[in-house]
Amino acid sequence: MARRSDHSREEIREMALSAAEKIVFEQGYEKLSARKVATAIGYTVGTLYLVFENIDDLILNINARTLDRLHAQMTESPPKPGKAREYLLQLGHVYIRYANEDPHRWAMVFEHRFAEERTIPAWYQEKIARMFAVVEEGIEPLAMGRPREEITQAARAIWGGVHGICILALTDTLGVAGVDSVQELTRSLISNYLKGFTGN
Amino acid sequence: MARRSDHSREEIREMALSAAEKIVFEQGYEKLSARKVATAIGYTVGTLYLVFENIDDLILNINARTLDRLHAQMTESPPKPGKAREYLLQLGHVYIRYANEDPHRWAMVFEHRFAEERTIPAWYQEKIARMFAVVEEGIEPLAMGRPREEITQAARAIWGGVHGICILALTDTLGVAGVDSVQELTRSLISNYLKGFTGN
DNA sequence: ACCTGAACACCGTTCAAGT
DNA sequence: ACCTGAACACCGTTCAAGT
Repeated sequence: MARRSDHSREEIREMALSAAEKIVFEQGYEKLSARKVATAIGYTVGTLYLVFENIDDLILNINARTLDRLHAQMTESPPKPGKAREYLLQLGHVYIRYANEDPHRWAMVFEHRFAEERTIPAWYQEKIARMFAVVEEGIEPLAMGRPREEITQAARAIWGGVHGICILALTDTLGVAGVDSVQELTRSLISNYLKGFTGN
Repeated sequence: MARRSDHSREEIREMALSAAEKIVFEQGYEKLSARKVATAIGYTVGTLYLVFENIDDLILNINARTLDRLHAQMTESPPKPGKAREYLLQLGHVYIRYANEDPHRWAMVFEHRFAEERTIPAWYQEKIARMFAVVEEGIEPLAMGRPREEITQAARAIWGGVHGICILALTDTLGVAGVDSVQELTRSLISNYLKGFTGN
């Protein structure tokens, strides 16, 4: 059993987050529990409540890291002038790939319902907004002078669409064989939408 | 306490399902529990396991009813010749409206993860397939002679897309104000996709 | 000061025992 | 035959008590 001052509060937080991430990554988020995390880091449950408000708080912090990882992958290769269409297809591809490689943590971001009392902190919402921003910037070159709100709407429609395909695929609702056909579906969604949006 | 032969097995099943549906409808599915359902119908938990295999089995049966209700609403007004585009927009509208009026039961269908051991029965998968079929039939008139698989893919892309917008909206991820803007987003997704798909 | 460990109010699931 | 009720192995959360 770890004893006092073995680790700082920050260290315990970090250890708990990593242990929790590992459990979710490997076993899915319904397998996550405060007791399991505590055991994994050699402390008792009580200690967890010293560094996290509650389980939702722990989950929120795991989700934040997942969003960071996803965002990093989406911004890995920057848009090239004159290749806006390819860039958006690439974004969709990266999104699907991430969901496929890390399905449990990805699912936790979008499926965990936080207790209704809980207000999602601004810094967290910012992480979501940042992802829309990436898509929005990707669309901009194709929107030539159209009002901001039309661009925003297009970004939302596209991201929502890709997200939905992703979910239906991961829950086997689409009756789709493998990742490849999901990638194809996403291509179909994005390129047809863009054809409609840009009008050709 | 209800005693033997007060109700047939079928009656208990029906009572349990209704009580469970009520709990989910009103309080959300994280509030559902075997003990609550049992208490609501005047039996003990043990009895529930006489008529359902386990909680997943109960949930699957609630979900089946939700899918029936959704399907009924989607097929309420049949497609009119020459109005294929309007029909598809209408389908999207009905889908969003349903999710908005019955968010908890709708969410349970798409968010509950059944235990991995559990194989989803064919009659249930059929209920999902039936919904794709509706969308597919809606697209057909616009696809004039294109191969079946392209129509199937378009149906999946559209349904996935509408579904994704719906989820992001209900989880407040889209930062969308109300139902109206969700309906607008859906319109945007469907009509732009169709413009691209039909090529004009 | 830091952490434990036991308590409380819940879960899903099983099954011997009662009527 | 039908249903109960208690048990088992879990939860999240709190907090007096120990070191």
